[in-house]
Amino acid sequence: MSDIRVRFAPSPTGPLHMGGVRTALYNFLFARKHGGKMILRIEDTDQNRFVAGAEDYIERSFEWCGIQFDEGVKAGGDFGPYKQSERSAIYREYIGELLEKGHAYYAFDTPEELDTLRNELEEKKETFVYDTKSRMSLRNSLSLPKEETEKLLLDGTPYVIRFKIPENTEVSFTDIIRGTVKVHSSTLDDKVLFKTDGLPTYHLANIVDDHLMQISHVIRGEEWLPSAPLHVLLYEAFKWEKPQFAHLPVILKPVGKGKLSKRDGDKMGFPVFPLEWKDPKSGETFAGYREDGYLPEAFVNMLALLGWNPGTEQEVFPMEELIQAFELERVVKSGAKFNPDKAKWFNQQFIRLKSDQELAQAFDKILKEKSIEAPIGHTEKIVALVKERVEFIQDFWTQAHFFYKAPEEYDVKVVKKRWKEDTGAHITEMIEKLSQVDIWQADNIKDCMNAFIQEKELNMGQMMNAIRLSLVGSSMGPDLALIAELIGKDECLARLAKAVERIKK
RNA sequence: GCUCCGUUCGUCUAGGGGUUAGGACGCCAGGUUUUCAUCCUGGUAGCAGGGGUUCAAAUCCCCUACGGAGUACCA
Repeated sequence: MSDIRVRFAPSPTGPLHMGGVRTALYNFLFARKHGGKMILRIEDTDQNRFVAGAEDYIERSFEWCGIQFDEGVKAGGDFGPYKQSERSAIYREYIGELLEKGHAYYAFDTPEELDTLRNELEEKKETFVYDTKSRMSLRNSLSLPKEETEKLLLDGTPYVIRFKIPENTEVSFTDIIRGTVKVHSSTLDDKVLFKTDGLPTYHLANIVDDHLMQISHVIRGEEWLPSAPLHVLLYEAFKWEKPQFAHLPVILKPVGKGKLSKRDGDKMGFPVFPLEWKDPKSGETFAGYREDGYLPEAFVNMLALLGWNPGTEQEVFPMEELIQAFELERVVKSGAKFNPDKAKWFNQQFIRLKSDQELAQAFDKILKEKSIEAPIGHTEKIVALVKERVEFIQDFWTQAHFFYKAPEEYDVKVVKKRWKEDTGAHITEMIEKLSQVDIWQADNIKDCMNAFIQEKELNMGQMMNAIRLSLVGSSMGPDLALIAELIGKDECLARLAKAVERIKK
């Protein structure tokens, strides 16, 4: 293979959703694995759909995911500009070439005219297609006398330029994921290549740029599969070597029908976007994986395995291993229903892989938001104790809040089950014993408690849970003696006393 | 409607002529634990249907059904 060059080419019409991130990820993995280049090209040829902030959002999302670009608007490179709106002159030149060679033609039909035609045929349950069969009855440079076309052009009549689909040919190409795809040219229509506004449509801009930027592999979503034959024909019309194609399967909704869409997340309680997105027009906010407490590595890993597998039983892959293992040939053909539960599981896996230092840093941010200042070393110890019970970063609070704040309420169910008539009295005695522990350290605390329970011939579970209730407020959390050690002697005794006072039978 | 693509446990998937059809998530049960969670062990559940080809089909071919994508002067 010659030089591998791939590209991800979003249009800045809104936030990038996880399907787009996956497409970019597969491009990235493929490029990195083969020592190729990854290019970010902004396809902003539709001025009407431009959304402020979208481009920036895209860049920030990739930064968070750890997907880097070798060339692009920000990264620079020798094949720029990387924004299509800055390449108009280039497209004009190439559409001229197509016109000259007779592969494209001017069409003067107005959008209104075409709409009328579409509606008329729809009533007859037929579909209007601008193609080899209908084009001679429409108003274009193929059907009109030469002089009339020239006059219309001279008069400045608005026009579009359409591709002239060749008649009666078999178009076929090889897709790395799907194998040979064949389509007959008679089923293709004369797509608009150049719009009235003087800008190209996706089809033209895409082919010209991929050629000029020397893209070797076009890895994109399945939604492009139906227009791939047109693209192949375009390459042939230009007599350019075409890249290799790989069309990725779509990501489907977890339940119900259809592909995953913007609003599914809020409806079903999971994010669809990498980062939180606030729509500048409606003011609506869409949840992001980052804000929901996902680690980028987990998000990326989950996405990678949604439609691809390494053929081994390994599931947890840091980015480097993903790069090593990735193969386009092992991408599955069918659409994958997204499973939010599995996403959580991946997050849990990566949280365990993180060091206590890193986790403590992340947790410290949450603590600060709650106006809690704690020495980071202390937080590290706490994080180490509870990290195996945590799925998301914010779970650290639900799992460890009692290290920072005394319980304000006691779980009624636990009170009922574990706090008997004589419990208060026993706890009071226990406070006395514990106050005699000199070196406030888990082992000593545990010995003290055990000795007391044995001496009094009390029920172990009953007593321990009553103490836990006093310190934590419910029946959860790690080893009791460790909790006692970390909250400190005074606080521990105070909480026990407070419980005796507040829980009355 | 038309064109293209697809279909293995509920979900993500392995397997591509001879397999007890494997793994993971979820769910259930048991064990560990002073509690909860983790963890460990086990269980649950699948080749869309029908025709071929073959000694033999989840695997190859055809049809049907179902699902998905596309069908814009959007990408």
